[in-house]
Amino acid sequence: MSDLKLENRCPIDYALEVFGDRWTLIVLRDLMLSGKRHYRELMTSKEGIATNILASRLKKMEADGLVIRKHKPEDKRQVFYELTDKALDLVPVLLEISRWSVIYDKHTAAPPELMRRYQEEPQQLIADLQEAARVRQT
Amino acid sequence: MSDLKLENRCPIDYALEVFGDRWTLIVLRDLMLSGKRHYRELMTSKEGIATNILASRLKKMEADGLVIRKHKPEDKRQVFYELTDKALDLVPVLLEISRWSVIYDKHTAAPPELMRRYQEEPQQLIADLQEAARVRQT
DNA sequence: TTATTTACTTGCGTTTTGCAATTGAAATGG
DNA sequence: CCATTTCAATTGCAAAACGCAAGTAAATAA
Repeated sequence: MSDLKLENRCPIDYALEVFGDRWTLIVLRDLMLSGKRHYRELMTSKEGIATNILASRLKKMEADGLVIRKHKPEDKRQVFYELTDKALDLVPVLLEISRWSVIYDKHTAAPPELMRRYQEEPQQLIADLQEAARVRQT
Repeated sequence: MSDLKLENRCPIDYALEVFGDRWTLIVLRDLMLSGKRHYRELMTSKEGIATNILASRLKKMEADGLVIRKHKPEDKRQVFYELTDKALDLVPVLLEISRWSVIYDKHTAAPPELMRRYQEEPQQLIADLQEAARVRQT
C-alpha cells in the first residue's frame, strides 16, 4: 500500500526506508554496540530521544524485522528487544560509518582500540561484536 | 552555535548529522555512482526529490564539505557540484549498505556485476568508483 | 527582442517531531 | 491487602520540517 514500486528498488533507497532516519540508527547502535535491551535503557542515550519517538521507532523496527519484542518471564512489565540476524548484519555498516567519522570529525569519541581492531582484523571484530550481542539476549 | 557538545561526539551521531536524512544519501548516490553533476540531473531521480529540498540539501552538503559548487565557464547559468574527498570516502559506506540491502530486499535492483565485484575485489572496486567520479568532474 | 533554459526561491497546507503530562498494567512496600 | 512505585508506553499540543505548485532572475538561444 505505502510503496507503489516494490519491484526494482535501489539498495540505497531500501536501506533508507528501513533505517534512514535520525533515530533508528541510534537505537540500533545502542542495541548492538552498547548492550542495551530495555526501553528504559534506550531512553538514556545522550542524544535524548523522546519517548513517543522511541516507541514509534521500535514498532517500525519490529515491523521491518530488525527486532523481536519479548516480555521478561520473571517480570511481565519489562520488555526486551532482541536483535534479528537482519539487524546484526548491519554491524559492518555501523563500523564503516564509524571509520569515516573518525577521519572527518576532529571531535570524535570513537573508542581507539575498537577502530584499531577494525583496521587490523575487521572480519574478526565483526564476528565478535555480533556474537557478543547474541549472547546478551538469551 | 547549533551543536553544544562539539567534544566527544559518537561517530554514528556525527554521520547522522552530516548525511542522516532521507535525501542527502540519495543525492550522494546520484553524484557518486550515477555520474550526475547538475541540479537538473539531480532533480530526475526516481525517488522524486522536491526542488526546495534539493536546494537546501546541496547548501548543507556544501557547508559540511561534501561538495563544491562551481559554475560552468562556457555557460554561466549552469552549476555543477564537485565531490570532495570527504564525500568520495563514503563510497565504502554506500557499498556496504548495498551489500546489506541485496541480502534482505527481495526486490533489490542492485547491479549484480557490481555486487559480485564488491565481493571479489572490494578495494579495487572502491578505488575504481572513486576514480571514475573524480574523472567526471574536471 | 522575445522565448527558453537553468537554478533556484517563495508561499502555503500537511506531516513529522519534540516536549510534557498522563495512562494502565504489573510489581513492590508497608 | 491497599497504596505506591516502576515500566512501557500513549496522548495532546506547539514547533519544525516537508511536499507541492507557482514564481523569479540571470544567461543563452531563436
